[in-house]
Amino acid sequence: MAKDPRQTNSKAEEQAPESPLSSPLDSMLGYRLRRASMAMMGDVIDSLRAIDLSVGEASLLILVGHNPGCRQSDVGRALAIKRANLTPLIGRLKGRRLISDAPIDGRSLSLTLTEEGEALQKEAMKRVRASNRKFQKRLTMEEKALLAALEALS
Amino acid sequence: MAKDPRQTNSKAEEQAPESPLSSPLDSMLGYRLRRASMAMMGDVIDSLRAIDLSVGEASLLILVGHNPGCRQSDVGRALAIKRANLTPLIGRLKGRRLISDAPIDGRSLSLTLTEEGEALQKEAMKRVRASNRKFQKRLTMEEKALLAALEALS
DNA sequence: TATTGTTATACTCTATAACTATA
DNA sequence: TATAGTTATAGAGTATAACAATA
Repeated sequence: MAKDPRQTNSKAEEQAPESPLSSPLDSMLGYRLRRASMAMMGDVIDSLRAIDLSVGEASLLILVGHNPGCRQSDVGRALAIKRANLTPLIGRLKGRRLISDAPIDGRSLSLTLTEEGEALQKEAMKRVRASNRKFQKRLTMEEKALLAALEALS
Repeated sequence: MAKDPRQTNSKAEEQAPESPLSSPLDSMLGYRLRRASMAMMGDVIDSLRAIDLSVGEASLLILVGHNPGCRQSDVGRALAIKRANLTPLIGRLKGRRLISDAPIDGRSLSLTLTEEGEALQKEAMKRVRASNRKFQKRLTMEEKALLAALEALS
């Protein structure tokens, strides 16, 4: 999960270190998907740590940044985060003055980024894009084809 | 995460319910990968619940089933599970008489499935394959091309 | 001195249930 | 009666540190 097998091998074609174990999982779609996802998640987590944001916090910041005044409940649905878990997540961002809320009616809240939140959102987006680019460069196939395939799965 | 949009729409082509929020994340590789992975994981978790196995337990069972007598430490590395977390995982499977261990030398253990473990491993493999097939049918692109792309990412 | 396995522990994510208030 | 937000709590999964025993 953290190794990078891109070193030059002195004894030409030593066939890679490789696991001593054979695994039928390695050729299965769901397993490969999970490993690829974990690899990319690990990288983006690292790159967001420098600005003290979790992936959930960054996602929320980005979504609200692109939809000022949106409903909290819609954010939860869009990110597949349960409302019980959304409250403390938003609470932390409000505590850092990155986000502000206002009542829409007696029960719904609208969310908007503060100026500081907007600045951090842009920085987060920049880092997420940079991380994505790093991995996209490894692809030989067209990115669009891959994205379409992934959308069909979720 | 749990919805299944496979219902027939009465008013033809109502363009889908869709989120009221626009999200730049939706077209990003890492995000699509995570959503696709979560969708497949959710399905396989459901299908393994009936035989009382978590994904981690099933993975371990399958790996040991295909590599009888393998080292515990190698299993951990192959599945990217830390040794501190492997101990209780194996402990549960030993408690259910699905797996047995034997010392290789004074510090390493070899793992092997019991007869009962072998039977459950086959059932688990069957369920994992069935879940995978379900999703593979949604693909228009060649599965091999997708698997190759995913391997390049992890 | 590095590796193996274990224990204890903590942190993050996610899940459920109960509650209030509102549409 | 269904929805929105909150609180409290529990459960996975994963992470680190320390330890004993062994190679």
